[in-house]
Amino acid sequence: MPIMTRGRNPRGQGERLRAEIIAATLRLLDELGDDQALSMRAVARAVGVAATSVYIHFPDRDALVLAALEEAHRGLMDGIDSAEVGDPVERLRARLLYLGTWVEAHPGLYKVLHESTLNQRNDMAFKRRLGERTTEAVRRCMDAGLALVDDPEAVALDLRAAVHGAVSLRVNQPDLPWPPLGAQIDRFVTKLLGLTAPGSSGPPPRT
Amino acid sequence: MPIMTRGRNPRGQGERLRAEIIAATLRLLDELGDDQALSMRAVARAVGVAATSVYIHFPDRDALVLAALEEAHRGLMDGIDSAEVGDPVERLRARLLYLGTWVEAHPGLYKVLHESTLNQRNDMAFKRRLGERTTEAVRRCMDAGLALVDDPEAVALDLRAAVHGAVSLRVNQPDLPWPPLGAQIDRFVTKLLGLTAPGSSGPPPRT
DNA sequence: TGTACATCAGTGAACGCGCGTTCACTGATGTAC
DNA sequence: TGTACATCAGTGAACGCGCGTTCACTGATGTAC
Repeated sequence: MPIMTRGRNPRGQGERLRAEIIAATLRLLDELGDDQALSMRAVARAVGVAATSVYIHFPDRDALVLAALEEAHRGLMDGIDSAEVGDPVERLRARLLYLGTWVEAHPGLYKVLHESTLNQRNDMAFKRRLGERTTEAVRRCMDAGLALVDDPEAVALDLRAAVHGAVSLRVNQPDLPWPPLGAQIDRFVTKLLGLTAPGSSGPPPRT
Repeated sequence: MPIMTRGRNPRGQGERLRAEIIAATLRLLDELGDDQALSMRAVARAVGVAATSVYIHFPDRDALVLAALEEAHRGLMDGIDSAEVGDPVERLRARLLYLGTWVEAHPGLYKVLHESTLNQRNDMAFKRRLGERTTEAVRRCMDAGLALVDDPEAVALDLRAAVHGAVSLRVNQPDLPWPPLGAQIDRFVTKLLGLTAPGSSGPPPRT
């Protein structure tokens, strides 16, 4: 089907192809769940373009994958940030729940982002920001007296690890009968933060 | 160097090659951290044998990888089971700490075991047993009155998820400055189990 | 005791494939004069 | 207004590679008679 849609872009609009390539790369990475399995030729085929055309915009495969992942991560971060509503605890919970929803929608991308061997070869500095935001969110809970006062970095790391683990198990063995992720995240927030006044900021009723 | 050591096995000892192939596969998988990156030819090269000889013992690549992973997992389970000492909480903690130690020693294998796309293609039923053992360990803590009584399956899943997450973060971004895993596991045990009498079964002094 | 034969452990050459990347190129469109 | 030229967006053929797997085979060792 891409065969029909593609024609040469008008002069000055060469960057459009770049965007199409990134979009196709994200689609393929999400299907594959593994950066090593992605081929330049498959991306070109998906876009409906000669394999060589990909090299106009990206010097090699790693550069393409990194650019795509950076874009995906930006989308995820924007979503998480805009999901924050309510008091500090509710906002923290909303962050984590949004992450869970995103991963359910893009399991393969999550794998590539956090579990591919590309992490060993490249440092993906852009991911750092997300962890910092979580730490700030935890700190606000403590400052507001809603959570036990403790080292915010350690607590945030515990939360991140726990949620990452919960999500990773589900993504990697999708056929096992997992209990609902939302309830598990609620338990993590309650227990790992040490919520004070558990009634006031308890989990909202779940559908 | 394998060139020197290899000669044809004596009659009746053909299974020795099988064991060497599994051992080489585990070595390579641990280096690669990705089952898709393992090639039959690389395994044969590592053993010092013709590529075709691998097919005498394993029908195809997936069968080889699965056999190797099953062996690795058995080793891990045996180690975890024999690490249990002390009261129920100490025993549970010992299980989780042993897992952490094992992963530090075999990060690539852990990735292949829990994060490779082979999990989507094959179900690796042998892994189930380890989760059941953890649930039993949690149940014993509750029965002994050392932990808040709750659904042992949910609490065990929370613990498994949290520890898996903590370990996974470290394995996937080994160059980031992570705080000690042992202390984090202690926090998970304390908070997620809801330890009663936190003094009695608290973490032992850490080196 | 000698020998034909079966079995075992393993080999070498070859198949067709998809890959990353390089190279010289094409043809449409805008621009300087 | 016409035209030579530069630029832009993209192409097609080719390179050498490592791969999974199949095939017909070799040569040492044990065994039946």
